[in-house]
Formats: sequence, C-alpha cells, structure tokens
Amino acid sequence: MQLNEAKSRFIEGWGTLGSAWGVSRTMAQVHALLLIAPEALSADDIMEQLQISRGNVNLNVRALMDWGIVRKELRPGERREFFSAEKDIHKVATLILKERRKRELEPLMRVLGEISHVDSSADSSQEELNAFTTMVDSIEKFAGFADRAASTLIKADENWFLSNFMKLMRP
Amino acid sequence: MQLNEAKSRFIEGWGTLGSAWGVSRTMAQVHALLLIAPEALSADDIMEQLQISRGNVNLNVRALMDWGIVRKELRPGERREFFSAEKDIHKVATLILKERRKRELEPLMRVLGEISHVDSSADSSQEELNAFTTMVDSIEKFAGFADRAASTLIKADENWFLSNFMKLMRP
DNA sequence: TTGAATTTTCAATAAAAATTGAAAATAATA
DNA sequence: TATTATTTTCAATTTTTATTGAAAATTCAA
Repeated sequence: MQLNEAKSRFIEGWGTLGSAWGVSRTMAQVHALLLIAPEALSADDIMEQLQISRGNVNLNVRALMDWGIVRKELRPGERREFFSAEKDIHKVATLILKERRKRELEPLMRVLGEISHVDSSADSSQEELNAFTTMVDSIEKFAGFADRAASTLIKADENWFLSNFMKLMRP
Repeated sequence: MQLNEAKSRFIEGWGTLGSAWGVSRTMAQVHALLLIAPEALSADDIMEQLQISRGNVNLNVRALMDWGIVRKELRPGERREFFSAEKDIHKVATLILKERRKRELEPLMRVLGEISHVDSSADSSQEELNAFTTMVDSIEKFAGFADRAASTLIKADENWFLSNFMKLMRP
C-alpha cells in the first residue's frame, strides 16, 4: 500500500472511532493527522491536508489542546504557530482518561449524590421508591469504583501500568 | 427531594452522560427510565413519561435490545409488549463493554493491520514513513492490550472482578 | 507607532442526526 | 376469514451540531 493511501485510511479510521466516543469526527482527524506527522504542522498545513476551513482548524486544535494531547510549538523567526501531538500513546490514553473523568464521572457522581436522598413521603409507592434508590445506590457504588480505577491509572506511571496491569490482564 | 424530581434528574443526567459517550440522548433516557422502573413498561408508558413519539420509542428500545441491556417481556393475556432493563449494573457494564469492543475495537484493529504494511518506495520521505509506521505500530500494541483487557473483563465473573480488580485498584 | 501576517471570533449556512406521524405490516382473537 | 390491537417502517420535518468565511482582534517587526 502507498503511504498516502495508508495515511488517509488512518485518518478516516481515527475519525470514525472518535465519532463513536462522542468526539467530533474532524477533531479526531486533526488529531490523527498530527499523530503521524513527523513534524509540527501549521494551520495552513492542516487546512490543506484535511480540506477544512481556517476557523475549523482553529476550533479543533484548541479543543485538542484543552484535552492536553496537542501542543503549540513556536519557532524562532516564524510568526506562524505550529501544532504537534503527544506521540506517546500511553500518555495520550492517560490524558484522555483524566479529562473524561473530570468532565463526565464527576458530574455524574454529583447528580447521584444529590438525588440519593428522597423523601419517603406522599404519593409515590414504596415499590417505586425502592426501585429508584436501589438503582441509584448501585450506580453510585459502581461509579465510585470506576473513579478509583481511573485515579489509580492516572497516577500510575507507565512501568507500573505495564508490569502490574498487563500481568493481571494476560490470562 | 421528591421522588419525581429525583427521577427526572436521573433521566436527564443519564442522557447527558450518554451523549458524551456517543449514545443518543433519548436512547440513554429510555434506558434510565427502565433502569429505575420497578416493573416492565409498555411503549405507551415510555411515550408518556418521556414525551416522545411511538416511532422514537420503538427505535430506541430496539437499539437497547441490540446492546443486550433491555429485554422484551411478554405477559400472558396481554397483547402489548413490555420492556425491562437489566438491573445488575455490573452486567450492564460488561454487556456494553462487549458490544463496544465488537463495534469499535475490532474495526480499528482491522484497519491498523491493513495499513501497517506500507511500500517503502517512491515519493515519500523516510522520515514520513517512519513516523507513520512507528505510530501505527504503537497504537496497534495499545489496542491489542485494550482488547485483551476487555476480553478478560468480559469473561470474568463478578466475583473475580470484585476480588481481584478492586484489590488492585484500592491504593 | 504603523502595517502586514496571523489568529480568533461568530453570525450565517450547511450538513448530519434525531424525531415525528401516519401508512403499512404484523399478530392475535373471535 | 375479518376485525382490531399493536408494532414497525420510513419519507418528511425539525432540531442539533458542525462548518464556513470574512471581519475583528492580536501579534510581531520595522
């Protein structure tokens, strides 16, 4: 296969994966492009290679920087900005995990905490109330577990991750 | 807090979480509604409680059944169908993991496999080719790891999960 | 400063995704 | 079989999300 075809396929595939995980396709594609670029790229490079507008590039590289997986690179004597992706895929996974935990797990836990105390009064049946609190409690427990798991992975360095986790995971 | 308010908040929160993970908000809300319902619900129940159309209910309960986390319940002497969600949240997580692995990890691995052999010929620089293959290889390794991890979790029963995994995760 | 290069913003537009609702299909009953 | 209850489908519509592109803001060099 030609390198160019392989690149396109990678960018497309990464974009598709992104969509499935709630990341906009273009954002994932910009990320893919930067992942396989040997050097940092300018906004114009990205515009040209993905055939998207300047505003779109700007929006998406900034979002990727918010996730901590892309950084701006400034070159002496160059006014333009260049962008490069974190290449260590383990670090990428950790950064994404960290951010998703903050953005999704934390809000969920807050909501669960708020709704876990319900008045046993009035018009709702005991059965209804019980089904609700049982489910909320068990999701809260599970979310707590997921949160601790995420924290541990985030704190862990690569060696820990590889030596302990893979040992556990290999049947 | 009143039960009804708590329910609404749960349904809303679950819907928001769904969006972030690439699941349509309504699908997640139908799931939430069924999770906290003490009994199976009919299409009309769901229509009324979520204020959505019959077609929409049909579409989403079927999608939830495809994921294996909701099932149809038939009652003797009732022509209508009722729907209930898997209540064991650990099973729910396992079923979702299994399905996502099939839908996302497997296609990704296939693409990675296909593009990992690139002609070293012609117009592309050595640097470019190297950056590409290095990245594809490392993603392939990582995906392989994630795949094994997912398999193990899927095969594992709840006891294994709790006794081994939580021990590891609690600092 | 001034002006050119570059980035950012954001209202307008386009594209994609979700939703409706009614017709068609299906299934159960008499 | 005909009737009725119920589910399914899908073209049309609405809603949401993504994208554009040009004006405004910013940054840097002279």
